Amino acid sequence: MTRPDREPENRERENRERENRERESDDRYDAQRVEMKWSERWQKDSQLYAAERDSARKKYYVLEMLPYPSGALHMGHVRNYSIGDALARYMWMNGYNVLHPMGWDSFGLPAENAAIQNQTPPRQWTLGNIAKMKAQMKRLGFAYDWSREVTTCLPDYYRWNQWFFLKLFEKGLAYRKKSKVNWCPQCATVLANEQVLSNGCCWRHEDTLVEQRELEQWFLRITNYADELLRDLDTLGGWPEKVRTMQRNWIGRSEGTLIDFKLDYAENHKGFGPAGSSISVFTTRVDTIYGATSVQLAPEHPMVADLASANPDLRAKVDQLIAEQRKAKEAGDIGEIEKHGVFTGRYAINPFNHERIPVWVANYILMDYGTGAIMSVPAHDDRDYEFARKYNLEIRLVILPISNDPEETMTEPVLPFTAHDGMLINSGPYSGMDSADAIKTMSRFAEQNGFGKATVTFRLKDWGISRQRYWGTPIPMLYCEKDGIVPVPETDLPVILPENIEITLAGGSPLGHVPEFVNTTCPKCGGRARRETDTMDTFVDSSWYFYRYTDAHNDRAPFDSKVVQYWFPIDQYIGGVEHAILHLIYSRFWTKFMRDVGLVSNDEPVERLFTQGMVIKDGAKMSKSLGNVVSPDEMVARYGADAARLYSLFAAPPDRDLDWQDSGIEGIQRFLGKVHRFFKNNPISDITERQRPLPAQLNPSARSLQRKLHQTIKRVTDDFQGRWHFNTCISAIMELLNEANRRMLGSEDTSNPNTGERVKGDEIPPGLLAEVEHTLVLLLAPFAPYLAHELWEMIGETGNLLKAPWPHYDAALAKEEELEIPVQINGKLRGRILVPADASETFVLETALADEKVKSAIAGKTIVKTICVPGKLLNIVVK
RNA sequence: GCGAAAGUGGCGGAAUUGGCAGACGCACCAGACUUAGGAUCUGGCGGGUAAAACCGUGGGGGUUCGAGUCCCCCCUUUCGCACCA
Repeated sequence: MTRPDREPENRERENRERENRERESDDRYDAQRVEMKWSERWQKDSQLYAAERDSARKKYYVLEMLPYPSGALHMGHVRNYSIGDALARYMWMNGYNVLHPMGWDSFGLPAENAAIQNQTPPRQWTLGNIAKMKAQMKRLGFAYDWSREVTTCLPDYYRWNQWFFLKLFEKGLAYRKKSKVNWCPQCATVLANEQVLSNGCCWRHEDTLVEQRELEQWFLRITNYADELLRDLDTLGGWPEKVRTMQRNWIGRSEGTLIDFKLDYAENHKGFGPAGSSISVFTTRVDTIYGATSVQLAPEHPMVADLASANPDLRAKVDQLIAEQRKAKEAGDIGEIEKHGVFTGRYAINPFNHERIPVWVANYILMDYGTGAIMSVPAHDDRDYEFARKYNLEIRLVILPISNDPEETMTEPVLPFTAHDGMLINSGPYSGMDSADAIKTMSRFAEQNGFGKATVTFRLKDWGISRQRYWGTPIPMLYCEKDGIVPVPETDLPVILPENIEITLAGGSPLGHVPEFVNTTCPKCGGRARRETDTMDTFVDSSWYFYRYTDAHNDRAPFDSKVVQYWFPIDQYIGGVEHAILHLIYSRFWTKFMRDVGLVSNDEPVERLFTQGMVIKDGAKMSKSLGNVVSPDEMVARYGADAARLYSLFAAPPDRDLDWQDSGIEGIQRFLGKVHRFFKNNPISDITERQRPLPAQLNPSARSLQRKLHQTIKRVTDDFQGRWHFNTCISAIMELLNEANRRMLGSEDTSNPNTGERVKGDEIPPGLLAEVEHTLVLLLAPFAPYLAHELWEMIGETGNLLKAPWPHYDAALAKEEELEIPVQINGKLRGRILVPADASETFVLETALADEKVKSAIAGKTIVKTICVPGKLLNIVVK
């Protein structure tokens, strides 16, 4: 099979024979056959992708968000995992000890729905789906360390959810309270605020309105960490700014002052709460309090209910306001609600100036922010201004703009004047102070006199984790008639989720209908006790699963802290931006809690976060109703796993949306076939020939190929390490192949390329050809692992490609010897000249001036100036 | 309304720091090979022209020898947030 130094007749005969062989068996690359072959080999080696324990090498933890086992992967998954897999393979080739695990976020409502629909128990349905999707992942060739697989619905995982819950309870971070909760009638369960869409609908049922109900619920005190969660966002330099901003908004920190307005009892009204009670308001602008001309309550403020109970007329009006507010919330345009209000007939006392001001109820005041009550300062707040104009409330100016020009200081501003850098007037002893000083001074005064204090309010609410559903982690709590709320002792964990139970979507928690589960004994008194029948929100499962990967089979603890310390933080986390808030804020909270109880030493779980774009088709998100769903199985069957993966990386940069086009993946399939054909047509087998030839030994054609080779290594490496633009990595590899094909087919022989007379190939020494092919395989390995492995074998390599070192480029070999320099006259392209790469400026200019096109372009004009950018261009300015 | 990202051929997209706009791929056109071509190979492919000139990166201005890239104004799209007191 060695090529050179054959007698011509021999070579011709050989070529003819090869031609015939090719024609008989289809010439095309049989991706299915090759991929199945490697897939089988890879299955046999369970240690292939295993992360090393006690490794001396530098670690790299690359993680893709774990999927919900719905039953089938979609293209978004394929894209997500193709990015992660390329990175994992690249890091292996760069010598890192890589942790690349996968698991299943396998609790949740769809399993219950499926149970009802198909009469299949949730566990069976879920595990069946996992098996299917795992097979898909293996077929796609993703390099996961399956020995660390985490399945959140199995007791060996969820027992640690329960264990964490006990720890949280012990630290006072888990508590029970009755509260208004979001209730989705479709899910028949409570939703976290995060799970209610902005249009007031359920995140799972986008056309089902969420209702409000009063229920006893378990909450986690995430608000204890609100400040730190906000502050540490600044340390997450490897996160997209967009995600950090979203989290900042979500946490919604706001500094201000709480002020109590005492109710005026001079008139001794009944039904206005106990005597002496007051309305607490939150304001960021206590400096404007002398301009407060009313107090406004949210329609659902408890005090309003008291008031209205004695006043049917008011009751009716308040109900109207509640209805308006709810409607606006449901429609998702609470911001555009038409402001309405009603005077309660009562008054409150401004503690600063002891003025008596009316108490109103207004539909734009939200019960779930601040205290559900505000002081209304029409002169200095847009909303208050609008409201006051509408209802003819007094508008009193108390802040003036400060101007650098003393003449202007006292001009009256256009109302409402809301700037923060004003000066107080009409404000008693505070008149003349600037706003910032006044806020401090007045807050202190309020605190000293016991009617208020400086405070910080967050939009972030405590995390309600109770779900009235079956398919989740049982909350390990008991209710004893004598001892009240009693935690399940740690030694009794796990509280096993019973099987074979009837599931309905009505009638509260399904576990409540299982007496064997519910009825138990109190560990304190031995008396009768009931188990908690609610299960945990599935976001609990995903808040710490990535720690479990590091030590997945530990049955004494959720993980070994030492092992975690080696692997954490996660070096690169990859997933959809739709998890920017919920999952990522909960996991950050969980990490901080674990740190505080001494389990981990890192403050944050994720060093670098990457949010990929969506996969769309025909300009729209894939959905069954639009009928534009592309199935990974079908793509793999038609084009192969490599093609599906490569296309999902090639079609767009990974952070942008990807518009799926079937003709595009066909192009990728052709490319893979072309690569394979190149190796088949240009075999290298004699190991001794594999020596990098010196540039001086090469003819221009070979030297040019060698240069392209090293330029390509540089481009692929740079784009991988820097911008993560896999599309340009792949196009660089395509260019290299095109160049190699051109050189091997021979430029003088293009008229008859298919006769087998690839004589020009002789210009390329075997050593260079070997280097080209060797490098091509390495460059391709992270993106198209199947083909890469096949080619690796074809060129006679026996080592493990997965750990083969990533190629290095030689800057000297990559360097151009001659450059084509564009010549501009007055900024317009007028010619090109060929100069040595190290040509001096003078030489470039002289060469340019000798060029015919340039000559004619500047004929009769005077050269005013020349700009020469070395290696880039020459611009001659003439007049 | 606020914030962020984006707008480049028929399409997906290149152009990383202000330096040849359109790499790579798709689609299309022509040719070669062929019993055949949904295989493969070669060539062409922003508009315009006989060829040039010239015109071209959402629109308008500006800075510069030189602008897709920087500055100002405007338009459109996508995403996020939104009476947050």
